[in-house]
Amino acid sequence: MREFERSLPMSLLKARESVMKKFIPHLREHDLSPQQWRVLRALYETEGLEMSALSEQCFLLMPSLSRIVQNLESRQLISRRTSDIDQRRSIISLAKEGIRLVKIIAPESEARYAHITETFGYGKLELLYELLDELVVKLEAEEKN
Amino acid sequence: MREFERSLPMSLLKARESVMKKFIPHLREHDLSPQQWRVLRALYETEGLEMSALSEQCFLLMPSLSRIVQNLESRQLISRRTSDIDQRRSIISLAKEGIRLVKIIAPESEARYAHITETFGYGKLELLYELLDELVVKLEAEEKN
DNA sequence: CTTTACAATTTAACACGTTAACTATAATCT
DNA sequence: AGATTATAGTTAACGTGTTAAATTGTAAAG
Repeated sequence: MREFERSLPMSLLKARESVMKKFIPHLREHDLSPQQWRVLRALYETEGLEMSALSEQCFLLMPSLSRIVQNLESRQLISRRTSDIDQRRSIISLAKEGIRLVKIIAPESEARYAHITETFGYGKLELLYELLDELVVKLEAEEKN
Repeated sequence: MREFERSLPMSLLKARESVMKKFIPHLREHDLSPQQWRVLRALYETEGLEMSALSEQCFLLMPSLSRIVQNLESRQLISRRTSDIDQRRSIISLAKEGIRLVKIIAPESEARYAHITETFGYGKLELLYELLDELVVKLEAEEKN
């Protein structure tokens, strides 16, 4: 049997955790989880997103997103309103305080990302992205399983 | 600001999910989560592991492992006994039913892994492993942050 | 115009990830 | 030996991942 360490999901997980460790402490200082940060960041890029769109942008399943939005709303970082044309839809926006927070966190976050790029090497990082993308594409192309 | 998609943790997560999708359905048929499967697999390789050792092997934090072991024990897939020399330590082993399960699942699991290797290409897979390892090593080497 | 089907979102239920606090046992120190 | 400290493991509390079911609003069919 293939050795235990030779596990692709495991390697991907470990790599992800290594990278996240560089970001999480900084986010935690502002009481944000990586997922909450993703939501704020997505809303900063595109103001006024519906739940479904936000879910896709952030790569979060609806139930997770639903909870996250409730949390962020209760902290007044975002606000929501019901769509005029379809009352099922809610439209999420950054609140003033949310904008403020993104502006504070984003630069530091960018700096850390730049630092990782430098540490690992730009070329290698590009290569890694390409390989990961290709892996996804090839596996997904097989959805006939 | 860097575009949203250009996120290393996100890319790693997506890749991981793509890969896992190939394994999870099969595991679910046997009511096993990927983590539970990791534990069974580790115990199949090395009979009689302490919680700490198992935790390291499976890359699971102790609280998670603690719950998983309780679950698997209640399902009679594993058994535990207290160490003779140190009563704090428990030693986990595969129970008969657990061994049976591993023998059923492992071959199918291996086949799926082989299939992924073929789909993605052996060389690329090796390269990916190397890059991921190197990323971890380089980031970890910086634990001075 | 009502019954039915569908769509957007939430809730429920369970497992895991994570940090911190806690329990029990072992090792160390004076 | 007796107090202190360290170690193995569990429990608690909270957020997220995931599947299924429930809720509510909209659209479609009869």
